[in-house]
Order: sequence, then structure tokens, then C-alpha cells
Amino acid sequence: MSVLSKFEPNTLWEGDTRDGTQLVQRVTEHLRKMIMDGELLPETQLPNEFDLSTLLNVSRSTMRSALAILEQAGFIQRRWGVGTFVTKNPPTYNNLSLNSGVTQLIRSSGEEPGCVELLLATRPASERVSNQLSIELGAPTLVLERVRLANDQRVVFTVDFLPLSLFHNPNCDIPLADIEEYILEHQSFYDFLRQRLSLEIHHGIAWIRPYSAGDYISDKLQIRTGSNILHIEQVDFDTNGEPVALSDEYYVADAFRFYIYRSTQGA
Amino acid sequence: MSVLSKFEPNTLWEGDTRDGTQLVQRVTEHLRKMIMDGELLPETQLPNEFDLSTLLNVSRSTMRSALAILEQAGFIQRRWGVGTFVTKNPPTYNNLSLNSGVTQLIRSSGEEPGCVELLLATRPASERVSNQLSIELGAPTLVLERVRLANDQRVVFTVDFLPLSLFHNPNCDIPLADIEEYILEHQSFYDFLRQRLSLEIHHGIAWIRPYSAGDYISDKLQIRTGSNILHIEQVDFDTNGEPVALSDEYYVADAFRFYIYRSTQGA
DNA sequence: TTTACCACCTTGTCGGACAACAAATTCTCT
DNA sequence: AGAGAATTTGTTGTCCGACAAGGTGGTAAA
Repeated sequence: MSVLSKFEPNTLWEGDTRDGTQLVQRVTEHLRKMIMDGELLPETQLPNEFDLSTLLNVSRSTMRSALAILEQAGFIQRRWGVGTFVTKNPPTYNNLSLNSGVTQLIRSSGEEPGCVELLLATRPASERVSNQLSIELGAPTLVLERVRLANDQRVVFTVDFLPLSLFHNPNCDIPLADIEEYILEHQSFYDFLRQRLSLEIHHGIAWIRPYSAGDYISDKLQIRTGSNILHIEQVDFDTNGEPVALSDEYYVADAFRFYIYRSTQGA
Repeated sequence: MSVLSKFEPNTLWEGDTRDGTQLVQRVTEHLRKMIMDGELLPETQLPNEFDLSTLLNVSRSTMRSALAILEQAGFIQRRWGVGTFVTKNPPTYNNLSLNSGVTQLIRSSGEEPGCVELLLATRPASERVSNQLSIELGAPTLVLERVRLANDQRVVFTVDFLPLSLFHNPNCDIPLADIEEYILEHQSFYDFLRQRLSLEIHHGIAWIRPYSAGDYISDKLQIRTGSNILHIEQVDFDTNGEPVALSDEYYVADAFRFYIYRSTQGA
């Protein structure tokens, strides 16, 4: 009963075609958020599919698609003839499968994000950058270096590369100062891309490797040279599958616990 | 046309209720395998949903659920009113979201897996082990240490912990020698659990961190003390959500490239 | 030549029906 | 009264058919 009531006030989004996202995605997102926010505790049984669909004002088909996605991602488990339950250990915290930015990662760890030693510049694309972003070698790119803070402690050093053509083209011309101002205030590059360029990041592909801090990075993070570092090299793609940004993230060892839910299917 | 023909010989699995797996899962698995094996190349358009469903002999609803899962996992992309396409960069290689064992990881990298310095023993559960496996502190556990080879090169050192009660209880009693023999021949612990104990691993939760090789590990992997190591601590769960095994995997830096597909949803 | 419209193909959503499965309940026989 | 079998109930899994909504390309009109 009390579980049912949690879904009550959601007759929303009926004619809500604002952002073009699909119904299934919005329902999936809604339920995932309820689990991540702790509204639906682990091991609680959800209402049956029919009730759920009527409560959220969608058909059972769409509800089932959403549930299938959530099940594959490890948030819920469905038992034929029994019911649907929130997983015992849903992948809520620091889940690498969810492409949240560094700022949110820090915030979800319950700490206060910050930023120092911001450095904004333009540089010609190196071979690696040009390959990953599918642009010409030497093409001008925007480079954004930041030392990220969690409760005033240096935990991550990030370097972002974006083709300069995104900000400086016949359609728009955004001065670097605007970008710097926005980043200093909001801290999130994703938000900037969405709000100012209406550019939506669809997904990222990350490459994870252990690393040893060189002089430059150890200086940025104020740790000893040779300290353990987790290096994440990530390329972000837009809805069309085109690369948008290349990011290098250097994490101080054990500053965060990164988890991955690994589905055993495909052998 | 040639794309259609690839689905031809699959009127299978109609009355095939062998393992109790759902139709949606089998279809998902089938398509994912086709993509991973290169039968469906990136950016190729799939047949429309109706044709696909008839070709694979399932309803359109089932097909759609499978497609939803594959889309969320980054293998395909659907465009309303246009069609369904294989992603530009499908997460096929060394995808950490798929819980394949080390043996298969090595094999999928095109190298020959091997194993040396196998060590099988029983030890009382430490605090960490007892916590992760939900067993009593000091309860007897099976410990399996292995140095894994890729083309005769030492690349991973793995340590697996399993409650001894799995192998030694009123229902069954498997001597350690049997386990050792099986592992030496087949190398895969997952296979052993499935075949001999009919225990299916449903998923795992991995924790990733950079590490520095101590004396013991550097000796096992024959690298310098203090070398960079990628440490993956993983707990595997069965279908009921109960923990089955705890594994520590120590990867030589850059022996493999680990990728993760990160979906940008949930912000 | 350019533009507006329209037909066609695709995916998205809906609603209902039935099958398969699990658990609780009831019934029956001892 | 107790134990086991049959039934009922509730849930998820699968199927079918219909229509809405978006995209593309061709066609006809301006």
C-alpha cells in the first residue's frame, strides 16, 4: 500500500513532448531515479505491471520495456509468476555505466565540488585528439584543464578537448571568456553544451587504466611523483554518434570507489 | 537484402524451453552475438521490426523489448521513423559491462589463455571475505590462486574465494582434487559451477582501483615491485541475489584495454 | 527552379487476450 | 485431525492487431 502511494502524484508528462525523448525513456528514468534516491528501497516489491502502468499513465507495453531495461541494468529483478523487486544491491553509487560528469560524481559522494587552476586555451589537435574526435590533424581545439576539488581536497585533474568549430562557426560565435565564466559558475561542461549549443551528449566510451603520476600531474594534484592514479580516457558522442569531446581524467587513487554492474550474458 | 539473409536459418528455439531462460533474453543474446561476432557490421541498418520478428519467429513486442535492451547497452540505435542501426562503435571488445571470465577475456583478445602456479586451499574467512560473501567470520572457504597467461606471458593474477559449504554439504561432496583437475583442463570456474553444481552466475559487481604491486604479486607476475596494477575486486551473485564468489584480479598495466559504455541518462 | 504537399515506410504507443509459472488456498482422502 | 492433491488466485511472459507520430523522398503546383 505505502509502495503504491509513492507513485501517486505522477499523472505528469502526458502531453509533455518537450524534449523529444521517448515515453519509455522517461518512465525508465523516473523509476531509476526513485531507486537511486532511495524512495524505493532494495528488495521492496513493486506494484504489478498493470497497476504500475496505470499509476504512471502509460500502457503495460511501455512499462514492460522500461522494466526490461532496468532489469538488464541491474536495478530490478523480475520473477515469473511472482513479481518485480528492487535488487538487493542496486548499482546506485558511483556507477561507471552512468555517464555523469565529475561534478556530479563528487556531489553524489556527499562532498562539495570545487575547481581551481582552471586553464582555457586553444591548441592544434594532436594525432590522438584528431583520431578520437574525427577531425583533421592540427585543427584548432579548445582545451580545458581543471583541478577538481572535493571538500577543498584535490581529487581529480581533468583535461577536455573539443573542436573549436563547435563554438566558432557561421551559426554562432561564443567568446572564450563566456565559456570560462560559465564553467566557473556552473562547473559542468555538459550543461554548457546543452544550454548554449543545444548539444546533447548521448553516451561516452571510457577506457580505464592504472597510471603513475608524472611531474605535471603530481604537481597539479599535489601528490608525490609516481603515485598511483586511475586514468580514464573518455570520448563523448552526440545523438548522431558523432564524437564531441575527448576527456582525460586523472583520479587520485581511492579518492572514489568506482563500481560496475557486470551482467553475465553473452558467453 | 544480404542483411535479411543473415537471419534466415533461425526458426530455432520455438519449443525450446531447455534452460528456462526467457524468449526476450535469447533474442537479445542472439542479436548481440551477431554484432559481437561481426556478422552485423557497424552502421548497417537492420530489417524493420516486423520483418525481424517474423524472421526470428517471435512477436514484435518481444523483439522490441530485446531491441530496447540492446539500445540501452549501446549496441544499436533506433531512429523514430527511420530505422534501426548497429552503432558506429558497438561495445564489443573488452566490455567491462559484460561479466565474462578472465579466460574468455584473454581469448577474445586473440591470445591463447594459460595458467600456472595454481594453488588450491581452504582458509578461514577473513573479515572482508565474510562480509562480501555474507558468511560467518572464520567460516571455511575455498581459495583458488592462479597466474593467468596470454600467449605464455603473465598478465593477470587472480584469487577466488568461495564458501566451502558449496562443495561440501549434505547434498554433495566434491573432493578438492576434482576441482583442481577440472580447472586445469577447462580453466573456467564459471563453467565448473554451472556444470557440477548447476549454479548459474547472474551478475557481478566490480570495484576498480589502481594499485601498486607488492612483493607477493610482483613475484607472481614477474614484474618489478611497485609496478602499476589494475585491481578489480568483484563479487558474483546467483539468480537469487545471493553472493557466491569473491574474486581479486590483478592486471598488469596495459595488458588489456578495458572499455565501458557509459549511457548519459540519469542526471 | 523552387516550394508545398502527399504517400510511404519506419518506430512509438496502446489495449486486450491468453499462456506459463509460483504460491496460497481449498478440498479430499486417509 | 493431518497430509497430500487439486484448485484458485495473482503475477510475469508472449502474442496479436490497431493506430499515432516522425522522417524521407517523390510529385505536383507555384
